[in-house]
Amino acid sequence: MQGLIDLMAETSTQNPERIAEVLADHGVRPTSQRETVYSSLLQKRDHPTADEVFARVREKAPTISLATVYNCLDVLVQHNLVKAVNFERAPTQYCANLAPHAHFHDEEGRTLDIDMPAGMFEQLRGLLPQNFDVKDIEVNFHGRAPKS
Amino acid sequence: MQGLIDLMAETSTQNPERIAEVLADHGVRPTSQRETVYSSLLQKRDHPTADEVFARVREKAPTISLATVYNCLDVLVQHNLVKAVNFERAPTQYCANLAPHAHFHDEEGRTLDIDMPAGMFEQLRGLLPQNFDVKDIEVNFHGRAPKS
DNA sequence: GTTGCGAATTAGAATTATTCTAATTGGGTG
DNA sequence: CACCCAATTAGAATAATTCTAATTCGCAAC
Repeated sequence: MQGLIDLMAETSTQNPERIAEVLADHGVRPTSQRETVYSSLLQKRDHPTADEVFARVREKAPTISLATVYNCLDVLVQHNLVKAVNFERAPTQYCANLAPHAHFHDEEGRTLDIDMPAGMFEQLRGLLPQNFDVKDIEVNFHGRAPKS
Repeated sequence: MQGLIDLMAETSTQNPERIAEVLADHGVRPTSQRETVYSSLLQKRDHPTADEVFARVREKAPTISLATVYNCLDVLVQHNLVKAVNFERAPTQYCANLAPHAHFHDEEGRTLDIDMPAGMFEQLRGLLPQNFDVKDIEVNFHGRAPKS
């Protein structure tokens, strides 16, 4: 069921009226700013920073403030609709890809999603004693990706 | 050979006169500040932040500046004597453990080293196409560790 | 329909880790 | 001993993020 909802979330890019629904289903009160921010993340899947999201949503919502963008992103992350990705000391990037995956950070600044087979996370989990409560596993590659 | 040097680096906590040697072997000009900073990291393996290192080394070197601590840490990281560990937006932590390993970030702020079998990094590497040039793989667990 | 309420939004100030700048010091070499 | 370059220093600057306090919004009760 949750899987279905997530799938909807990821495929509802072209269904603006569904976005409010998805937010509500995840316990997020759907305000117009939250819808705009979430919709922007769904439409361009390139791991934007808060500033970049701010620039993008301004076109649709010219009065939105940067603080609100931060607030909306935090709420979305808190409710597992969006993932926050941190790399070194660079600004946090945001990602609407809900499937478990790793990130590759190119030396030129690009960030790519890397699919992870489900078993890999379990193997990693297996490195820890059973009495550890693991909430999240993060895998980051760093290097140089082929030019195209 | 490199492995032997690393082992020396890790076991020379009690051999202050060896620290300069280890730095030099890694291409780092051994200044007294660098020796103090590196020695501090070797002695207390608890992933301190730059500020914490600053506080610790002040006892031995009361005139050292925070900028120098940052400089020394950067040099040590650049020359692979120390690893910089970033987690979420928290201040960078530093780690003199040279063996490949992952990190567990406790919700109370503790950071633990987690041993990784060599094969695990290779498996992770295998998720990427061959034409990716991988410089580093970072694995971070987040959750709650047993109280003691 | 108006009023009231709590949550959300806003603008701008504040915070904080880190980096930068410019001046000083220091250690090794000629 | 003098020189030179790298390292160090103090403090200012930067930049991402968070905080604050005031305003606005949307809905529910009346």
